Amino acid sequence: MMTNHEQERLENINNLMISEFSKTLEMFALNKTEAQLFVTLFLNDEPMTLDDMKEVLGKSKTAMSTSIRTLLDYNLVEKVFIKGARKDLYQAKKDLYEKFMKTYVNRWLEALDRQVHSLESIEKELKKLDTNGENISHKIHEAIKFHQSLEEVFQQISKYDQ
Amino acid sequence: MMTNHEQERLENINNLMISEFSKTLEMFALNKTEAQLFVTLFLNDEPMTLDDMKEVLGKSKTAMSTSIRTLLDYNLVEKVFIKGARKDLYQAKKDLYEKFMKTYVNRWLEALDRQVHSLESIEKELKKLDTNGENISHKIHEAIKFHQSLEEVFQQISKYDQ
DNA sequence: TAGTCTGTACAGTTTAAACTTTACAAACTT
DNA sequence: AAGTTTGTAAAGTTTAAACTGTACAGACTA
Repeated sequence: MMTNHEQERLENINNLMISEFSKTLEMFALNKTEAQLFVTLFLNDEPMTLDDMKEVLGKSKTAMSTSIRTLLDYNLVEKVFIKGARKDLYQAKKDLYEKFMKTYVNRWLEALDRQVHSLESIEKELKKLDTNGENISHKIHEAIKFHQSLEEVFQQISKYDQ
Repeated sequence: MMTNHEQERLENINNLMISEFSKTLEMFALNKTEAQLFVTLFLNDEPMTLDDMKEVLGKSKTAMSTSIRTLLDYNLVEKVFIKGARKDLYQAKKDLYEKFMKTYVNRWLEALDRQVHSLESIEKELKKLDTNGENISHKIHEAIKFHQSLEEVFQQISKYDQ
């Protein structure tokens, strides 16, 4: 059995973990609550309900609901089905690192792809002008090359990673 | 000579570039103004003063001043010295891609390093408790491993990149 | 030395993001 | 069918970030 004191210190460590680990996740385009929520689920062995989470983080149920859906969307968290359970249950996906990198890299690659298309259509727009747009044209090219280099690195990561 | 109409369309393209390209830079922990400012300098062949930038972006001089200092800090922009010039002049650094990656990767690596230290000190704290903290200890280990894997990938990038 | 100009510190304001409360639809229970 | 319970939508509030205007120190000018 644990003393109250020990219990308290253990809870304290848990909170420390949440605040520290979530800092890293925030660097990956997760917002504060999403990051904290993910760490909470990561630290908890049992799947948790929205009310459990709300309890741990001291925020509203709605906040839990919207954040958990983002995490589901990113494929970092999964819904667990347990027969007879009224409330929805969630847990962090296993293979923390792989899941995380995949999510992150994919989001990047998608975004970069969109941006290259935008830049190319700006380039096209520019060519319609008979004005001598040499200079800006060259800049657009450089920007496109920049994006393509980034895409390469991220593709490299996703290769290296599996 | 350019007609007013052409002039206008060219300016329009410039603005499009600023808003599109800056979206990418915002994904790298630059905020909106910093990103727009960098693109503005990137598109401009001549070095620019704070007043020039203020003109292009339609924001206050103070906003320009603080953002440019962040960009200097990140080593994405440099001050240009021209004899006799009263106002400070800035331009985007060349080698867009290299400079950018270096800045970004370094910031990541530093942050990750800090985080690993934090986690290790949490681990130490936990060991002081004679409570059976097996479970949480295992989680902390996993989190540290996660961070180390991230560090590896980023080190990989910085190798691949030069 | 008095006057002008430039960059930035600081206080105050605006804008956007995050969060909460209330309300309700859908699913379930009795 | 009436009554609960759960998750989420929507409106309204709070909090934090971004921005502006004012003021001023330091550098330059005449």
